[in-house]
Amino acid sequence: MFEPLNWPVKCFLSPNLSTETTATNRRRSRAKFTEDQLKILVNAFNQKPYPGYATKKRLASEINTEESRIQIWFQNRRARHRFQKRSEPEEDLKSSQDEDHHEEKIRSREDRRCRTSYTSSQLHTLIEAFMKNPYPGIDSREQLAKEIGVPESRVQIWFQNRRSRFHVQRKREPDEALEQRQDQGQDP
DNA sequence: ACCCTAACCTAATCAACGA
DNA sequence: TCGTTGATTAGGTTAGGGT
Repeated sequence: MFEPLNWPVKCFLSPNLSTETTATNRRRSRAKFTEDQLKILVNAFNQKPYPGYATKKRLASEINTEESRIQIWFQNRRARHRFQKRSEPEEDLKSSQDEDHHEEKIRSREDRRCRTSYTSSQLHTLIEAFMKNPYPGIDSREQLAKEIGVPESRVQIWFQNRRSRFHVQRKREPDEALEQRQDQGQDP
């Protein structure tokens, strides 16, 4: 529904995107959790649907996967859960249930992953990659991550934030200065 | 063909950090 | 203290793998 391809400037005017780009835009391969892994995840979810970073790390090592997979799994699981609730909201449970969720949410707020700070050279690399392709696939992200020495999941988040803020910025500025060459002091 | 769900997306918001 | 920006969320879409 959303249009990943109406970016400004020359992002896609770049000539050599064709069959090869599809390869680099590939998604990461789907994880297939075993029953045992799933049992652990579901159990953890029932206890705390909003786990903190420490919990996610612990689960990750417990079922031998990456923390980012745990994060995605919980996101998807919560979404499914909410959807089901909307289907049949009529049950005996009442208002107190909502407050419980709020509390849980607040509690998990306590430990989040500590903010990673990028050096200017790391940012330079990221920005340059962004201008070439704002939607890098798993291969590009991993290569980039290796290059600047940061986990791939952080690269993915960086691109998400960057794209999102690009959209906001464009909304604020109607259509004037569509050639604006993107702040960020870049040197020749 | 269809279903389930991991992967991925945007938009809004929380919050750490530096000027 | 305030703007910038990384991290997390809700909620929706895309696509891989099984039936």
